Amino acid sequence: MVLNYDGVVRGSVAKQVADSIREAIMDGRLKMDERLPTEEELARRFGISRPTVREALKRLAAQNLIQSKRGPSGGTFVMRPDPAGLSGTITAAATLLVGVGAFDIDEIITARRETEAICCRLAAANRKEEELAAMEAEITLQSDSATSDEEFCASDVRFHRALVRASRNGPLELMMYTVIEAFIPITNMIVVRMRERQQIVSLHRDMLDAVRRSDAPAAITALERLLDYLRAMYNATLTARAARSAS
Amino acid sequence: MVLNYDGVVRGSVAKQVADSIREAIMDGRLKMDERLPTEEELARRFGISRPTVREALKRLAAQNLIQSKRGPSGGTFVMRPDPAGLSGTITAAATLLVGVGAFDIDEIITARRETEAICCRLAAANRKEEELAAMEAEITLQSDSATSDEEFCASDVRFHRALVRASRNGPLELMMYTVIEAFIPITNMIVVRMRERQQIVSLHRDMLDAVRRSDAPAAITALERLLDYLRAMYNATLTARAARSAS
DNA sequence: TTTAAATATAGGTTTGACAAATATGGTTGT
DNA sequence: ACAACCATATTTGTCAAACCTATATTTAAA
Repeated sequence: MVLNYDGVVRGSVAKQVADSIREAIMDGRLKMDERLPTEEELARRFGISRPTVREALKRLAAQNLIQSKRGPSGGTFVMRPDPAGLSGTITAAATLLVGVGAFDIDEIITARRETEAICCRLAAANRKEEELAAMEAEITLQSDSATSDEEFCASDVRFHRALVRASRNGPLELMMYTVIEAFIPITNMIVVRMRERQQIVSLHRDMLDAVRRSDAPAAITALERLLDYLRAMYNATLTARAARSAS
Repeated sequence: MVLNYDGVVRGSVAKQVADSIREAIMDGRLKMDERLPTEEELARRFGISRPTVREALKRLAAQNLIQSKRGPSGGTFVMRPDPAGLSGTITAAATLLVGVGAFDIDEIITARRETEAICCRLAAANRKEEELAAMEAEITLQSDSATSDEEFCASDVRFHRALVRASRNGPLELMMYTVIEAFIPITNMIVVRMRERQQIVSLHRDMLDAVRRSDAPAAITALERLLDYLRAMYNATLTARAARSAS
């Protein structure tokens, strides 16, 4: 039986082992890219069976904390944490929250307006040619009428991602994954069907130009016009939908 | 062999099954609080063994998507997603990133300044008595010299959490978990030792008073003074540490 | 020297069984 | 008739032993 520091059993054995290893990673006893003992060895040390060890490892793998490879030079390795790796986790959770109706569109629009305004301001100050080029490329793609709706959505996300990157602030980039990966698609999902992509592209261009000439207020103005537009389209879609269901 | 929609095998079987169930949850085929088939039944349906099913379920459990109970009325249930449940995941990942030195203190301070300014502004507009009382209680606790350093830190986190809650914006609250649970402790870790808690409490009080009278600019001013102070203390700590190691 | 095959080592999967927890339902005593 | 209690069925949790599969290293042959 595995005991924690209190000598009290908390949760299943697999959970205890997972927590134990997680702690070791978090407080640095296990370094990045370090190789853990083999599953057999872990089972022996913890005094549990190999399947239980595997359950524990799977929990950690689901959190992107470890990764396993087969073969002689294989084994279980501590993952180097990367903001991008978090993207999936945060996106899944936020999407679920949105899907269950935890947030309404006004809240989301407000959050986007405030947080993306920060990005505009910092991007205007710190942007490099690299991110400007990335944003330019997305605008070009979005301008092409041959671009499908799915591609347009994906490009929209990449455009805003580049804007965040242009702010050159790691912690902010981490936080913005939530809004980028979850809230932007949610906002767009209802809008894109209206086929008013030209307007969106035009506002994207205004934002990019403003950021390029380091004109933060203009960038924020364009952002707010974009969000106002999206919100209006959302309401229009709702109205249309209501009228359709009433008929 | 389990195949995905492309007919191509991607990752281990357990991973495929986990992804399959996750998708079912995310696009609503599995409702909240719904009971999944038993592990045996799942194994039969997917054509795999029960331990493999269990590995898949553990991955999902690690993401707080499902929960299992034993007994006749037990089984595996789809969890209702809650923002608080995400806290742990985001915190762990962000703490890891900070711990590995992915961010420097200036980036963190900048991110805090910008994002918490938003909270100040929205809180000044939307705050209710409930959150004001919560912040007041934390200030009282922080003023008590009998409060230990650990308690002071925890109280500091709760104070800022209440500030975020006062903004009354769910999506923003979700995003702010990162800064609240990971960045604030990191910022404080080095500072609290200097025992200059009075100054911090005083600035907390300025923030609370400004929010109470809906004076957003004053709240933001107090916030910026707080962060300037923390940054100065951080630099002083570094200098002291350098001098000590040089001696 | 280069290439190809054998081998050892690690995780991945299966089978089968038993343990532990717990709601259900029947039994017994009042 | 009703309530307390216990047996049981169901479901997850854990274990054990074996085999499969992928892969780096080593070895042998061209």
